[in-house]
Amino acid sequence: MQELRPRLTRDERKAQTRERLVKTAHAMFLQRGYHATSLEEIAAELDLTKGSVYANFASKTDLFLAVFDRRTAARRRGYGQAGSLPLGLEDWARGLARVMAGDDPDGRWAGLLGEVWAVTAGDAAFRAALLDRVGPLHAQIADALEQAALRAGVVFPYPAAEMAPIGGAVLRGLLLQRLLDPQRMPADVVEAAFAGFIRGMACPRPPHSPEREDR
Amino acid sequence: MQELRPRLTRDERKAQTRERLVKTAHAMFLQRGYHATSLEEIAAELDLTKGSVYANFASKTDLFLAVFDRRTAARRRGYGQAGSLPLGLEDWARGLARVMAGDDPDGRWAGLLGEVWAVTAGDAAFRAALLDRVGPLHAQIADALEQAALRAGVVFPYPAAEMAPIGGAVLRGLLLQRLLDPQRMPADVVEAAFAGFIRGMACPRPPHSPEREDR
DNA sequence: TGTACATCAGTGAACGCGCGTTCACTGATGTAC
DNA sequence: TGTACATCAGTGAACGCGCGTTCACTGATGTAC
Repeated sequence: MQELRPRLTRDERKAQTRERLVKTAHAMFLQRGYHATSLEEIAAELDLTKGSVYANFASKTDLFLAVFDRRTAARRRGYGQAGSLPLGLEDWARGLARVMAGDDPDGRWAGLLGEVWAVTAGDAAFRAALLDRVGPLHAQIADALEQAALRAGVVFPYPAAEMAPIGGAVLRGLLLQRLLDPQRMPADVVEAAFAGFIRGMACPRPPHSPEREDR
Repeated sequence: MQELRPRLTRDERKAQTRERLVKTAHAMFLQRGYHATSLEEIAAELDLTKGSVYANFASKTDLFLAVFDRRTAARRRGYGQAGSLPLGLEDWARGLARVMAGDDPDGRWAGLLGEVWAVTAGDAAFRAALLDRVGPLHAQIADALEQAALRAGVVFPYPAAEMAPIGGAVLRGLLLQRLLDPQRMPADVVEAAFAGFIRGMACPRPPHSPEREDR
């Protein structure tokens, strides 16, 4: 029985601890909620003490932001792929919804976001930090939506940059419903509803209008 | 200076206290969230002690259910009116969305629901109680939707009883977005998005299909 | 290569705090006669 | 109408608990020479 772990520098070890804390926190927040999961339980899961959390994060909200970042980084690839496929509007919308529904199979992430948002109301710095992180996601969806609209020859009543948060809100609502009533909101219903929303918002591009409005 | 309050029986007084507790809890939950509002603060707002809460409610979750009931009772009238107006599908959807958006101007109620749902995860009795209360609301929306669809001569891919929770989820997501980003989700956007969803889900009734499916 | 010192990730105990819930009690209200 | 007793809405203090955060400390790792 020798050392099982490879020799790591102190920095590498710290980074590894941080990464494991974020991963564990992600899983436990999803399972039990933000408030119901204590830092001590997260650390104990890794045979650490909660003090180690404070060697890596400034606070519990800071840890959550790291969880959000980790998740966002993983999702962005999927959204990028699903969003940029050269599909018709209907298939594009269904594909995006399928990816998002697959990433939140029981609505726990949507619920967690809602809880964190409610629990940290009044923490202006946190709100700002969260909005900063949501922005790029929306921008990516807006891009993909714009391309899909061009391909399909339709326009939307709002610019893509405004449609993205609206569509995100629709999807989030659908996913949140899974938390309440998992059986009645399977992935294909989420897809159908989101595709319906996109379909309903799309109008045929008027023949006289250019592909892009000159500003 | 005589007695300002009219003479009430003990039962009337208790009912009045209960009513005031529910009303105050409703307001404070909306302003500061469920978890962040303590029973002591609610009672103090009425110059009572938190013990009085326990003379009227079994627990904090029980108080929340009373808040939910109070709100639901008030809303049901509005939904009933908005839902039963003999309008075209588009105007009907916009009307319903307008009423719901007006009832939750900043998304706080949607956020509160999400928070409570997350915080009470694992409390099976509470989940069941909440679902029991949501059911009739959905049934009412389902009714109204069915009538509107008949008037408009369209059908939906899901029966009205399934469409109602889906539509509710879409609306809830839109309202929740107001909590994050109030400026960008004014009532008319909520209306337009919900109407778009309804429009997109509706299909012209096939000529050979009867008004109602025989079962 | 070896030694003396510096760094710092993680420890573990304490701090400070607020909460939901319980319970013996009180005094105004209600009831029985 | 008056009296003696019962009820119970609301009191106020205590209970039990868990949490996020802080901090002096440790010992393995890293660095300078």
